[in-house]
Amino acid sequence: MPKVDDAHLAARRRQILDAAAACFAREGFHRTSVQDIVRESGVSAGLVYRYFSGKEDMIAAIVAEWQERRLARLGDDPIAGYLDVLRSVADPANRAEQRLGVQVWAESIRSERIRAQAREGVDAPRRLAEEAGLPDALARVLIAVWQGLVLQTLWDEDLDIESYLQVVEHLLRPVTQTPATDD
Amino acid sequence: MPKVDDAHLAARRRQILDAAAACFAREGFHRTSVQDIVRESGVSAGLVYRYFSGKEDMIAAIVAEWQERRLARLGDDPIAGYLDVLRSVADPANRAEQRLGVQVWAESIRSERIRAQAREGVDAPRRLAEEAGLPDALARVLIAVWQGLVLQTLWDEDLDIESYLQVVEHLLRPVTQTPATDD
Amino acid sequence: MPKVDDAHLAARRRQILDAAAACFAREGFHRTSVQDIVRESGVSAGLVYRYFSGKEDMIAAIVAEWQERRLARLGDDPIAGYLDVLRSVADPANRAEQRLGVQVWAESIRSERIRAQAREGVDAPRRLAEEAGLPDALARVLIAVWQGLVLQTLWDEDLDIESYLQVVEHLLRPVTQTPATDD
Amino acid sequence: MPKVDDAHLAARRRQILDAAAACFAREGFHRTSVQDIVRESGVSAGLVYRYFSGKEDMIAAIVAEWQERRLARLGDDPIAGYLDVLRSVADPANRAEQRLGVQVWAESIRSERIRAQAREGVDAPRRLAEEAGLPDALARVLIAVWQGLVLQTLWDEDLDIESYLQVVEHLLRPVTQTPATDD
DNA sequence: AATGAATGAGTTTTCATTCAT
DNA sequence: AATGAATGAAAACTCATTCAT
Repeated sequence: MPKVDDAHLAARRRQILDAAAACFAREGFHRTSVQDIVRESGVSAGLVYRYFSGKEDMIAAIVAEWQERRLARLGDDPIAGYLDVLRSVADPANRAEQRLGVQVWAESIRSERIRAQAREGVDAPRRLAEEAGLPDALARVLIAVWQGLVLQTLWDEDLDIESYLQVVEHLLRPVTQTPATDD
Repeated sequence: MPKVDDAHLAARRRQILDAAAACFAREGFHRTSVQDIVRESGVSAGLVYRYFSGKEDMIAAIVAEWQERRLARLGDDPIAGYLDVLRSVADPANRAEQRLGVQVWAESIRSERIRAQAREGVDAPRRLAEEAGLPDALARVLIAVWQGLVLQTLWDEDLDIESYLQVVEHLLRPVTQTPATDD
Repeated sequence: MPKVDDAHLAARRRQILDAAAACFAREGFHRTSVQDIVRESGVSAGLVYRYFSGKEDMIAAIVAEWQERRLARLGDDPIAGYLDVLRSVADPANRAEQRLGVQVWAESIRSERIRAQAREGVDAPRRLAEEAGLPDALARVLIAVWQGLVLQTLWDEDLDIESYLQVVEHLLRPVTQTPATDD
Repeated sequence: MPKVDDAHLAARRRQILDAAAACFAREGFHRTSVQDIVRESGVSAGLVYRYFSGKEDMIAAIVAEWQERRLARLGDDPIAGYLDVLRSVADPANRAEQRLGVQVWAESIRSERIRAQAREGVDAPRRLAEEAGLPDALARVLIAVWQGLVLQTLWDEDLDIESYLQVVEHLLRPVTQTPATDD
């Protein structure tokens, strides 16, 4: 095949990346072999290495996309966007994405590169919060509330997201509304 | 074949488990080879397999101990102890423990057995909270606040734990309901 | 499919062979991948296979050209030209040529075809020597003196070629038999 | 198997090294796969890597032994030892060793480590010659005469080693004997 | 009880070659 | 004529596990 257009190249890359993401979400980064990705994607082993320099490179690409998706979901209204993000965590359609997230966290422990990416996933919202005038520590707590929800959702399919959201909203009321509100 | 007393057996087991925990915290379960554990522990490969049926078995033992430690720390008074638990997360001396925790979370995705253990780490506190009359969703949020702190501490050594605790306390004030307490 | 004149075909072939020779001299036949040659030559992988049936074929072509060059250099007067040939070995400009030669020697061990070519590089001078009335074994020794010089020059850039030549001349004096010449 | 004695370890190493040397002499370093060595030696792939860090390491070990053998053969009397070395080159029993030598020369072109080893194979005799009062360039020429003989022997099984030796002795006569000897 | 040599299937990665365009 | 995307077999190397001693 001769030089193909960029759309084709992008589609190929997608094909591989989607297969990799599916495998990674299922089995984790290190239990997934390149052969698994080859099988899942339907392309040859050689081609995988034309698009990615190795498994590490694929992991990094997956992580980058995962972060982008999250930040995009946050949108411009930090508070409203935040509750949307929380709700999306509980959506069974996004289960694979959450599973991927946990793998990213584990990988961030041993890979400097991925730690930087994971950290940026916290720092970017923190900067948004700062612009919105929220205390940094509050931003951290809110992010933690999201991170813990990801874990708990994966462990308990019946987690009651609405109650969870209500508690969060309740706790946030003194913060989001005028501070004078007495209880 | 000399017969050895139980204390010796227990000590050997400890020696291996401690080495394994150190390796796992450093590199994760799957990037740690049995040889790594052999090196770190100083015992032979053969002996490792007299104490554990395989790597999976060692992971399970490590996870079980980690879980026990967590639940023990929770102690008798969950409300009073909670902020202390959070503070202990930020203690650099406990860093390996937190790193191990993240690995456990990742492993819970693919192992039913470990998922059950990880889940119990959430369910036990929830039961305690229920006994104390706290809403279940609030218990979940508090656990999330702990989980997220673990992650963020590992990513940012300079995380300001005191500010974090203050925000948590502040958010909880309307809930802990000693409304008169002025600071 | 545009038809192209022979000059174009020859130029293309040259382009590929020159790139291959450069790679082979640098890394040896087997450490050079076809992709290396593709990169060095600037043509596509597909085109390489229109000019050569495969890597082995390229090696054979390179060896053939190298052999031709060697025999050509020998020229018409082997005796007079010999010392010049030795001198040219030490010329840094010919370094790639010498490196290629060593690769050819190594390849001659496993390829009957290349062994025949390499052998002819010895036999042709031997025949010339015979015509000139030189003993066959002397011809062999002279060729050895050249072969060893190739190796030693590649290992030691500071090799003193003039001393080397003087020794050779000195040793040959009783043989070249113009005994009266009192230098 | 428990800790075995050093003789066993040394024998194992020999077993692997001999197999490797046989493969290398037959097919060259780069045409020999680790699997080939595994097959030839009869040990498992894993064991090969307990004794050698990789293929490069095995090549280096082979080269070192090859050099040692040659220097040992040279003995203490440079001139007499030298003619012995030449004679041994033509001995069919040593054919594999000569083939190996040519591979070493080729490898010396791309590997700094092996180049250093190959160079030492020239420098050590040169130092011996210096001690014996022989001019350095003469030592070089003599080494070249040996190197070329290795190549020519491999290309021509019928090479007449006695004539070759006679020519060498003849050429050396003015050097080895008292300079006054008139032919 | 303890060792560590040995295994071999599995891993990631490379590479000569083909062929649709 | 020329491209370069695609293949898949084979390469080097690793690793959990076993077992003779």
